[in-house]
Amino acid sequence: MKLERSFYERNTLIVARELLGCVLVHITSEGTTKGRIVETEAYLGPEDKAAHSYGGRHTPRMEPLYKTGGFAYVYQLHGHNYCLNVVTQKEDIPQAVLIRAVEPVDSLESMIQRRKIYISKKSKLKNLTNGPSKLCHAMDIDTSLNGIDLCGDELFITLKNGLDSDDEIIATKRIHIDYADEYRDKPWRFLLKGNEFVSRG
DNA sequence: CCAACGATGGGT
DNA sequence: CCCATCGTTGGA
Repeated sequence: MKLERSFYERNTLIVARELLGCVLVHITSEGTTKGRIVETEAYLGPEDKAAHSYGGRHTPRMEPLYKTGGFAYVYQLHGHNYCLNVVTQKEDIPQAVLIRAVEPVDSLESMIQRRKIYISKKSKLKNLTNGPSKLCHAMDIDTSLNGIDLCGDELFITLKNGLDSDDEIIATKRIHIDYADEYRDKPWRFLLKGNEFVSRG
């Protein structure tokens, strides 16, 4: 069943943790893709120096960050990559959870089709969705979805699947935020231990 | 107006 | 490790 508003309007670290095992679903006219979330990162603005909203920065791009929990914040990076965040907390608290990796659920064919031009012949299946930008490409997520309501019917997250009994969650420092001073080493990255679909990090 | 800069990914 | 790549940002 679909996660509702009240799930997202909570403490960001708890949401980041509980999103593990949940399934991200994107329904488009060209088909549906689903991926089981296996890695997340929490960004706790405005105090968090790694967050886009650090210091209360509030630019047009990050507008959705200031909405209440349950909206999508999708931004473009390095010209040709996109990252999907799930906004948390109540309105005007600019915090979010970055979806860093998913395990392909379906359809594998659509994902491969969208990603294959970037996959070399000998690369493994795990390379399909083991990074924030890779999963966006595989699931056809870009900035046209920025600000979309995850409580709607196009892009949403379900509890189905959830954690397996042998899944173990571990927390580590976040990736590629060495500029964040005292926030650099905060253990706000969560992943399923041993899962082959987590990012290289 | 414009230079600097990535919450990355792919190749060595 | 190296670097391609381009929209956003913030300071002239």
